[in-house]
Amino acid sequence: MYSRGMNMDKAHYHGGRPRSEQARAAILNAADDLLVEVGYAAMTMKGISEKAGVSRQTVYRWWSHKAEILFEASAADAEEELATSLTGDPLDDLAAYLEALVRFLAHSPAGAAYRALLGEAQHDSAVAELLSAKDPLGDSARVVIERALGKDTLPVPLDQATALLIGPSFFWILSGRDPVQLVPRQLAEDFIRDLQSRQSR
Amino acid sequence: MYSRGMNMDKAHYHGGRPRSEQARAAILNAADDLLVEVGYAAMTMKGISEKAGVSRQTVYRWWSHKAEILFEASAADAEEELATSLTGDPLDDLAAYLEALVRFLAHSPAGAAYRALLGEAQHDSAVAELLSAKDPLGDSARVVIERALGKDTLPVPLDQATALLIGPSFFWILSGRDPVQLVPRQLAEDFIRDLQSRQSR
DNA sequence: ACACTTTCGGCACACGGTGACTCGAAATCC
DNA sequence: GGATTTCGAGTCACCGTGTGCCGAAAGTGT
Repeated sequence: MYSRGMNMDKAHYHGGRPRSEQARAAILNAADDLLVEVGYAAMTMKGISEKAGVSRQTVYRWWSHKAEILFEASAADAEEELATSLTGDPLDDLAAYLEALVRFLAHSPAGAAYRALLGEAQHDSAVAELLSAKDPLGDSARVVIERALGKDTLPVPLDQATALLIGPSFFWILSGRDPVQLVPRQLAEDFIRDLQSRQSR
Repeated sequence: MYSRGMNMDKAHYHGGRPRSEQARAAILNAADDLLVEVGYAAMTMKGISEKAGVSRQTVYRWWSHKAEILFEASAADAEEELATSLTGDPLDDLAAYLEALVRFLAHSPAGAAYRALLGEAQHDSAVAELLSAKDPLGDSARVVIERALGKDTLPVPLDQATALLIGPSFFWILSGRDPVQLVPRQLAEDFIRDLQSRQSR
């Protein structure tokens, strides 16, 4: 996640003061905190550097946008919150995943970060590339579907299957509707049925 | 769409210079043009006023954010592009609607405006209220489902049905995937099957 | 021990957008 | 004609951005 024209090739690296892990962690934490305290819109590079007790230059040296910082800061949390335990029963697994997904998108700070980033991606190609390089939602859904149903028996490209599974909940929350009204188990049933019906054609 | 503390109550309105329709149209057009020319991020209130040949104060008098301007400027286009003709066959109708939806979201300037606004809504409550007050996607989908399937026979609240129909395509495009790979007719079939299967329970 | 390289914090700067203010002129109703 | 409201134009303080420069710190290799 080195945004500037960093050169970490061993061939050209000739020592120098090592990067301060303390400063790095402070910046990431400050970004995380600021997101929940003042929201994404009011978040600034200046504010992050001040909250982290770090020079603004130090921030710009490693990240060029606040989106990059937030992406790195929330990536680990996102991955963890969207990880699922496999019970063996596909329906249970998928329903559990959808529940975790809704919780993530609607209530988790990391989810708020993801929504903010995906929002920016709609009108900032740099952020769009960031997300397309590593999309926590798509990745987690892929894993769950593979493990729950087996990757070889899918009648549809895996990516399209993820859209079928995630789509409804995704739209529901992104469009600002009340997540309580979602029924993950019902949606998981629909998903399985769709795949089965597509298989027999 | 009077953002400032406008007072249009007849009881308090005592004449005055009428609002210039020319200035209003010029501002809305300028916003539309700027969106496709420089993108949402580079769009500014200053730029809009200059392009419209209008004082910046005149812009601020009627709209407080660029989101409000863009919302008003693209609302008509969005409604028109998402309107569908009814053929009588539910599957045809829904498939045609999904095709129009994908075209709107992925290729239309009004769709770009909508994505930008929905993005802003993820971290700006003012924009979120704007969209929840009148959501072109939700509204158009509601109409199509009602006309194609009849509003009384739905086994699911209408809002949730719209999420089932729209969701997959919505996620696909918002997450930056290639719209060509979407198969509207297939998705329409899935949707109808889901509703039928839910009904028989 | 020494030179070299890179990061660090702190300060300063130009640039551009924001949102509010003032002013005089124009347009409409009573 | 008086009251009211919008219009264009200009001005202003404020803030975030991104860059540049400085000296100090903390590592590398010889």
